[in-house]
Amino acid sequence: MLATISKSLPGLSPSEQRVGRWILNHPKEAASATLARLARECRTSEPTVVRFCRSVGLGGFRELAIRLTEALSNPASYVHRDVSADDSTSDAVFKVMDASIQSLIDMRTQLSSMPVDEAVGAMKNARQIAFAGLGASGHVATDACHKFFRLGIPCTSLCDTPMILQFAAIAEPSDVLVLLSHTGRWNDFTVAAKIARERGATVIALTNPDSDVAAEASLLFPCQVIEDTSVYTPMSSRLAQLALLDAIHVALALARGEVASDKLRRSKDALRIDFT
Amino acid sequence: MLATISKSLPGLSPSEQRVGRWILNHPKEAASATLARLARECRTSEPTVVRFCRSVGLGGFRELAIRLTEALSNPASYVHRDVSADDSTSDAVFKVMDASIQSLIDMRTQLSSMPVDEAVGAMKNARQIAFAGLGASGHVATDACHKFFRLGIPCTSLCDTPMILQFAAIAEPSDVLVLLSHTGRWNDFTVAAKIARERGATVIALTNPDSDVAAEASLLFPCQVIEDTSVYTPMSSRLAQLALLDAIHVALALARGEVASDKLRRSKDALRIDFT
DNA sequence: TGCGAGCATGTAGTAAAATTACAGAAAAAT
DNA sequence: ATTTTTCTGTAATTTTACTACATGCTCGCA
Repeated sequence: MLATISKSLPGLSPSEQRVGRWILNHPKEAASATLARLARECRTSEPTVVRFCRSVGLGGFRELAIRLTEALSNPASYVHRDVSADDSTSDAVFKVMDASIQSLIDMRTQLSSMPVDEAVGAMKNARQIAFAGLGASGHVATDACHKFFRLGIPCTSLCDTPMILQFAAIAEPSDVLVLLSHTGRWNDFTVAAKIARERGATVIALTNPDSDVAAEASLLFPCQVIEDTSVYTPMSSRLAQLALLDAIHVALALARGEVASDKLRRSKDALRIDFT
Repeated sequence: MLATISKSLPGLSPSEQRVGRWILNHPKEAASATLARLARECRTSEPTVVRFCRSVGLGGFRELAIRLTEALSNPASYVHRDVSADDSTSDAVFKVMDASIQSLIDMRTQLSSMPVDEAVGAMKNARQIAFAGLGASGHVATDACHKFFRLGIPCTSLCDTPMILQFAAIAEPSDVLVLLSHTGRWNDFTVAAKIARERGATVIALTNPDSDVAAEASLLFPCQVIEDTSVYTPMSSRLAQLALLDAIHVALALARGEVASDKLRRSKDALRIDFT
């Protein structure tokens, strides 16, 4: 949140910049201050403060307070430490685990600003859902496909470029295309997103928010990429994507209500038979 | 904070208990709700909600909101809470995420008692490594296979019973068979483990420690299974397995030294070419 | 059974806080 | 220089948190 503020600071009007700077300098106070108090501190008026909130993508002053306390009470315990060649096995193992945990925690803090409801809405009545991913993301796509089809919605996974482009080319308005990519740098994804959207389908992207793919999507779930400074760095972001899809899956199951939970139960029972 | 509420719950009046329970069940919503909203949800009046706040030692409703958001972004509260059918989307999504995070944290605490060094030792000079898994674990197996082969060790993934049994039947002493199963209840896995071990291969199991499969393995990585009380419970343990394999992968890369890190770098560079 | 003390709960009112509508002022463009 | 656009503040409106008070309920005791 604080990062968001400082990033959008240059594009704001002078008075709003004053508000932003004061918040960055006194985050703790700002979190529990009232609108009037904040306006007074920044030598501006109350509406300007509210406008500032809107400018940084929030609904209002109320939401700012919530986001600030969130940001301030967020621990940084499992911080990322690079694995180096002279690490002992156990050190390395813990570092990797910590990186994985941290990437999930990061995703969790961003969760409230993600379009979960919109995605569920689109998927709920979808004619079919296609999960597309290349390389490591291909596994995520396949995994998601196997998970979502149990809700009774037709699903496919697309794990190579031709398949993805072909799907986009024949997509229909009630289709949903979920694009999975860590970097968002595959050009074909951007093309596919564009085509699918032009045909009226909903394109959901789980990817790097600064990428071209992200710009072309109907709904964006920003997945930050940890810069891989060393070859030992594992793909923690892949875990975060899986977890996010788990979460969306459950949300979708809830939205579909009885029908979905019944189908889930049946598919669980189907396995149980062999468990002897 | 949530703990404080549930602790002081029994000593409260009926209406205040309703308030407390609703907050415990919908913490995320409660954190951003207004006084009126909360009163309506609990079918009580606004003053009762305020009285509840005072009863649990808070100054007022405003403070409750702050404390709740604090509590929600604090790692102590990643405890598993079941998703129920009347959860709002955002509550459910957070619950799922928390479950995932918690399962990784649990795995991290057990990490030091796991035979990582032994597993790395066996894999380091393996003629080949086979990853076996059925259903959801099949994806984990495929994923692991794609990750480990980049170290220069021949790898396969076995995703159906006949394949697994056949592999066990022709295994050689320097082969490593990694068995992935959540429950450990598949009978064929136990048989395959037994056969492979008899032929001198190393059998590594990532599974429920109480299962038959675990008993037959050469090396056991205990993965606790969260009892799935509801159909909405996602497979968080799968995430933990993936993270664990990530960790082992990095440990193995370190153990193989220059050779492995060179191969990792080359395989990363191979992808980068297409990124234009 | 009847009566009142003490507690639980809700109604109505109030003060403060957040948000909106609108208008004046400053800056930019023509 | 004038128009247009953008920025900013005043004032009104709505919403929100909180308080005072009244009602009703339960339980003990006569």
